[in-house]
Amino acid sequence: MATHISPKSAGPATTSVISIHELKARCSNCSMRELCLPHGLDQHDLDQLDQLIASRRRLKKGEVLYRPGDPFTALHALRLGSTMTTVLAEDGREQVCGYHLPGDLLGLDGIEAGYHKGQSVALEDSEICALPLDRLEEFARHAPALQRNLHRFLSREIDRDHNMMLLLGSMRAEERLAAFLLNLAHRYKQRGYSSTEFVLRMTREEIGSFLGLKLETVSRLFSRFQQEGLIQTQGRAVKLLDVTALKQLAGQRA
Amino acid sequence: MATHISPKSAGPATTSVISIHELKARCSNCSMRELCLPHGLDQHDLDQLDQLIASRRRLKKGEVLYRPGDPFTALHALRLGSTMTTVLAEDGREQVCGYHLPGDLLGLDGIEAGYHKGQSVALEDSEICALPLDRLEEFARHAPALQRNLHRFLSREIDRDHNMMLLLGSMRAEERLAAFLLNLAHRYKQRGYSSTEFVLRMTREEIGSFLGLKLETVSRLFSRFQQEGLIQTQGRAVKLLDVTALKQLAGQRA
DNA sequence: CGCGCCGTTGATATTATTCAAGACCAGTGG
DNA sequence: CCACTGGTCTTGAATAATATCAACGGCGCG
Repeated sequence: MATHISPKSAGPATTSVISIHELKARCSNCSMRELCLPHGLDQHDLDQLDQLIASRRRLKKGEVLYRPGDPFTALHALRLGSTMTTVLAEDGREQVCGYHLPGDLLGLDGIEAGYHKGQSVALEDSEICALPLDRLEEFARHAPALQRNLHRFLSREIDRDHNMMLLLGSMRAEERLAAFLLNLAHRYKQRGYSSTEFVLRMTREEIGSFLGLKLETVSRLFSRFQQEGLIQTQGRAVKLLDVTALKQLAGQRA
Repeated sequence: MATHISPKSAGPATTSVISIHELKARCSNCSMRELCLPHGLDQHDLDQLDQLIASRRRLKKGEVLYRPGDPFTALHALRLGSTMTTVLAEDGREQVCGYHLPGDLLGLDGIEAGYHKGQSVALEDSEICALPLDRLEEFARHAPALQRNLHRFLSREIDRDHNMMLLLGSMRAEERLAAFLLNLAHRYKQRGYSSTEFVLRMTREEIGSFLGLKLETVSRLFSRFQQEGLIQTQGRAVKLLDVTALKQLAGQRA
């Protein structure tokens, strides 16, 4: 594999002119940069990082990024849209174990086995950058800051999962839903969107699977929260009305 | 910090004689080597790895390796014994999120924040090697095999956590306990111990917290499994009598 | 316009928790 | 050596939480 950018633009272009498509494609220019690459990378690092992106994919709603058994070769950086990650039990049971927004890194669980055990599906039209692990590691050997960032990413996922275990293992249904909504609020805020108004990209059933509940329970809770004035919903559109009360429910300090 | 082995043995020793204590301390000689360092490290790598171990600690049963808020500086390799890792919610709720055996790496969730969010406690007298992350990363920059292994470790923890989310989110109490017992069986087997007879180091309450159940439920399930001839128990000593049935219960192919 | 998925709501069933009492067991001190 | 004590474990009965079954309404897409 060459370490250069492979020329992908179809139309004619001089070396001094970068097409809009290419411009959009660069990490150094990506709006999610602050999330993807939190700290310590200088311009030179960023330029190099641009070069290791192997492909940029667009996924339509419902398309699968990877499925169980697919060989693992790269991490995937979600640039735009949202995806849902699931694990499957041998008996076919399915558990949603991640709801990803732009800036998230997907597929981290595939490194160990060399193939994917779970599945990742686009919940809306999405854009994803593939970062081949080999190249990423090679680069990390020369850029301590990126090496640390990679480790931070992996560690963050572990931390996130432990919090999900806490949620699934010791919270009641209403507490789970409150925590779920607050988590989304937090992440939308990080990304510069409204933290109190957003549109869920999952069905009630998917939310239920994520939270270890049945879809009817989720639906009932949405209704109850609305009745109690905590939120306002219209289908998948949610508006948080009483964040303090939600935090109290979720066991978080108000 | 020097990169040399700091002389720790108290008694007199010539440079050509290595005390038993020091000998035991080496990764290259550790019985858990195959688990800690699965693949691709040559002798030179191993020698170097020995040198980055900062300390070796013995923990008595009940002693805490790290607590929430402790600064994160190193990963910890469990050499001997067993530990339990927990996360704490803001409101004080506690969730056991790991039950570790020799060869496991602890504290992976601390990299991101730079401090530990959870807590790790020895369940019996244990021995632990501290691997400072800075040094580990520096070493990884020169040893691709170790770099990959480190990533594999982090990825394995993510994979493990996703399986726990599956267990907590979509299995019934009896299925959870069956899966728990089978998981232990598998790991004891990997380590060269009996896969059908072992001693649990956790109380019923701790097992319950791990599995998202109450201690009474766990106790009742042990009784029922015994009555049904699936296992035989005597306090914390467990003998698996019908692994096939347990697998069926846990939703695994027999 | 109609079909299929999605969401809501009610009635009922099931599962696990809670509350309570007592047995067991190991370690300690008289 | 034995009684005492605190923690752990077991078991039963009542209760609460969530799942299941069922019916229907609505929305979006073809």
